[in-house]
Parts: sequence; structure tokens; C-alpha cells
Amino acid sequence: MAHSDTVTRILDSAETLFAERGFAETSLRSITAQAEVNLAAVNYHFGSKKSLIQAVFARFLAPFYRMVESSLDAHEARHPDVILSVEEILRFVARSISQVSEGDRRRLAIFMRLLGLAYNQGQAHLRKFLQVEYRAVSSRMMALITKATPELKGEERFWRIHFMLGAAAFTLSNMEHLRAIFEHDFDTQCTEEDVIAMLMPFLGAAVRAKSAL
Amino acid sequence: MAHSDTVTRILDSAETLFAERGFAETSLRSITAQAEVNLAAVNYHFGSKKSLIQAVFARFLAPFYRMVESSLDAHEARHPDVILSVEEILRFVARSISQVSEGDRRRLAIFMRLLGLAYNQGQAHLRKFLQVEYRAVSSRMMALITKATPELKGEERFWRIHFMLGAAAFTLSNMEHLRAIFEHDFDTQCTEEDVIAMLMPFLGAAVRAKSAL
DNA sequence: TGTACATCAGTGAACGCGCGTTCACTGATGTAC
DNA sequence: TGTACATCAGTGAACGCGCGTTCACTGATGTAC
Repeated sequence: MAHSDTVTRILDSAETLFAERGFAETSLRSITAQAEVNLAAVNYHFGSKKSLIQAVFARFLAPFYRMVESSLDAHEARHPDVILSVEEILRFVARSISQVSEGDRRRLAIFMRLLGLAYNQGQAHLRKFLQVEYRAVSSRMMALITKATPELKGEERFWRIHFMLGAAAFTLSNMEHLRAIFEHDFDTQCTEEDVIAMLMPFLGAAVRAKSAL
Repeated sequence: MAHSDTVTRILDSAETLFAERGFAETSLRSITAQAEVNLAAVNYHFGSKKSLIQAVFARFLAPFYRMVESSLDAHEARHPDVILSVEEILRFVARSISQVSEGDRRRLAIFMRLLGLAYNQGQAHLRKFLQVEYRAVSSRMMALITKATPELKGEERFWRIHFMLGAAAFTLSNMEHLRAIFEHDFDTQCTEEDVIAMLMPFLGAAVRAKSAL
């Protein structure tokens, strides 16, 4: 599947529309109409709607993960044996995200919405896709978080990681809508970067909370 | 709309299936088949699928909110002028939830899934329904949280409330799936109550984090 | 250099399916006189 | 007490629509001999 102009235009439109409406609510007809491309071209190039969803995801995730890996490698080469805090780990992730999606805010919303969907029942194909394709990076992240929180039992760490994931996925995937509410309530602008800057100490403090067990 | 047996059976089936699959993925045909009821009965009793969704939601939410209101009233009568902490507020909510959904775990998952959907674009009818029907309770909760966190600026409190909402909505709406992963990873059982017990100190510490501003 | 064939991106129209909704209808129960 | 009518829960079948997918086809480009 060489990246012809048609393929790129389909991916661009799918990215925008998925982010705006979600997956089930976006028809192939609306994607191909916006891309000014023939309806059948999606099935010709991608085979199915499911594969298109995965392709949209992969186009964002592959460079993102490469970025995380290489910046972690660089850091570990410079500072071997240094144990990162949760906030520092999150900052690595956030920096990689903003580098990969530079200039295009929607990509972050898509990524997070997909993450949310992947955890929903009935989207097993996405969950499987994620697990298989990106096992390496996510287990590296898990190992770092484990080092950063040695006082937590494994069970509680599991849940806290998912609480963090939830806060991030919910907030970022609904970013546009939440910002609209915010601007209505407070009559102030608020950028995505502002929100992420507020999210990090929130999660950092949360993960260090005294255990409930 | 008197609560005939048919109405109750439709609501019960819709509740189960919505919780298992989500709203868009659940057809009226599957609901009426499980309820052993005629397909047309949904439109006869509820008018439309949207109204059915709202009715399922209302059946859970109305007693839940009544419970929160009355237990807050009782508490304020016993201890006037006492300022509740965020954890205590959350405990009031959690207690009301488990009292309302007693014996039926699915109801919590539905409630949270709906909350998540309400914040998604394209589900404007749900958002509006929630805002209109339950303005009173949610503004009372907001006022309590504001009292509990006097050191926060309004803007940051707004975002932290939504971070909390996200962690709770994501975790609880995907509870069944997350517990399946957990049990696979750790070979241990884990109840919904256990997860909620872990979530509360997590959120309490998070909301008290030092401001990023 | 010219011809025959293969490959491949893209197309237009149609297919079958499942969906939410509608509608004319039934049969039981209640009400008026 | 009996009859005529109204109300209402529920039904069976169909409607129209939008969906993802398929298929026979076109036309351009590359390749073999």
C-alpha cells in the first residue's frame, strides 16, 4: 500500500471525522465525500472500515512510540541508573505527543478517543491491534512506572495506572467540548497545553497517595 | 406511561444490553428479543430510541439523586457549618450509588458509560437531558466541592473536577473489562467495591495537589 | 521499435442487510345512557 | 341489564433509509519479447 495521494486524503479525512464524531458515527460515505475520493477507494486501499480505523491509529502511534523510545534511550544513555518520577515519565510522554502531533491538535484527541474505545467491550479488534503492535513500548512504560512507585503493591499500581489513563483519556478525548464549557463558564481562553500542565501534578499527587489497602 | 410489565421488561433488557455493548451498538430488536416483547412496543411506550435511553438513565438517576440530596440534608441537619472534605463528599456519592443499585452491579456501569457518552460530541440530546433534569443536585455538589477546596482557583477546580470525573467514568464504565484484565494479570479476584475503595484516596490526593499555576 | 500482455489505482453502480419507525389492526377493559 | 362507544396495551408486517461491501469495468503505466 504505497502512500498515494488518495490514501493520504482518506487518512486525513478519517482522522478529522473520527475525532469529531467517533468511529461508529462516521460513515465511509462522509469520509470519502470530504476527501473528494470514490467510496470504493476505502475498501480498495484498506480492505475494510476496521482496517481503516487501525491505519489512522497506526499513522499516529508508530512515530509517537518511536519518539518515546528514542527519547528514553537518549535519557538513559546520558543518565544511567537515574530513576524517573511519575511526573517525569508523564513529561516524556507529553513531549513526544506534542512533537508528533505538532501543528495538529486533533491528532491527540483521536489517539485518546481510540484508547477509550479500545477499552470498551465490542471493540475487541482495536484492543488486540494495540496489544500486538505496541507490546514493547507499553511494557517498557510499565517497568518505569513500577520503578517510580516501589511502595505500591502491584495490584494497586495496576488500578492507579488505569485511573490515570481514564483521567487522561476522558479529558483529552473530550478536550474540545470541555474547553467550550470552560470558556462559557469562565469567559477565559484555555489551551490544550494549559490543561495538560494542570493534569500532570494532579496525576503525580494521585499516584503517590497513601495506599487504601 | 404507567409501569406495565412490558415497560419494566424493556427497561431491564435495555439496561443490561446498553451496559454490555453501548448505545449505538444495541439495536431495539435485540432489546425486544431479550425482553420477549414486540418490537413496536418500544416506540409505543417510549416514542423513540433516544427517549428509551433517557428513560433507562432516569430510572437510575432519579432515586440516586434523591438519595444524595436526602443524606446531605440529614448530615447538614446533624452537623451544620461542618465543611466536608472531598473524600467525604465522594463517600456520600459512593454510598448513595451502592444503595440505589443494591444487588445490581450493572447499573453503575451504565450510569458511568452514559456520563462518558454525554460528554461526547454527537450525544447532545443526553447532555441537554442531564443538564435540564439534574441541575439542582449537580450545582449543590459543585458548591460543596468549592467549599472543600478553597485554596484552588475556580479555573483549576473546574479542570480537576473533570479529571476526577474522567478517572471515575473510565474506570467504572469499563469495570468488567478491567477486572478481567486484572484477574488475568494477577490471578486474584477483585470486587467493584475494592476498586472504588482504591479510587477515593487516589482522587482525594489528586485534588489536593499543589497548583500548577 | 512495436506489439501484446500484466499490473494497478481508481470508478460507478448495485447489492443485501439491519436499522428505527410507522400503521392499520386486534382484543380486552372501562364508561355512558 | 344491555348496548354502543371509547380507551388503551400490544401486535405483525412493512417501509424507507443509510450502511459497508462487492464487482465488473476503465484507463494509464510498466514489462517482455
